[in-house]
Amino acid sequence: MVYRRPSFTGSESGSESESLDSKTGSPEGSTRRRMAANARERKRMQGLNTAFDRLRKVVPQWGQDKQLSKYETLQMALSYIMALNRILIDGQRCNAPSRQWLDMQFDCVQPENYQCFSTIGYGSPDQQEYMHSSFPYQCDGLQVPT
DNA sequence: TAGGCCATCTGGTCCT
DNA sequence: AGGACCAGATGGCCTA
Repeated sequence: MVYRRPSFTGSESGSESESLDSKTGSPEGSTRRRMAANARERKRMQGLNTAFDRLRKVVPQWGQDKQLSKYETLQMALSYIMALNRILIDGQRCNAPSRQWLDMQFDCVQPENYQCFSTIGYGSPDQQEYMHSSFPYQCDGLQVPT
């Protein structure tokens, strides 16, 4: 989604709150630096959004029709990581020798295996319940393994 | 139409 | 000093 705010184009922004340049005293210098800062900020946010897109690609999705919001992407990534971590820990605890067992566990958390939930309403109680039962991550309980 | 989500601008703060 | 990062404000788009 490439949205461009019509009232603020890149070349005209900054002129609204024009102030004098601290060094030269010219409004042009101030405006130029503000515009440069705006451009950098746009670029930075684009980089951030690119990172979000890459994260969405590797995280379980509810369906193809609607992508996760940024907040939901972060929450899902967090829960997904915890689920994978749990699989590894369980595998070690059970001293599982079988490669098959590990493969089976990973199959369960592959994104494509969540497509069956695409019919569930987005953000519905069902979806939320599923979220918590499958990825019962709680922010308060986060412990970073050392 | 209200609410959620988002892009953009902006000023402040921190860092190099 | 200039750039990176952040948070608040603003306003557009979309959906229920």
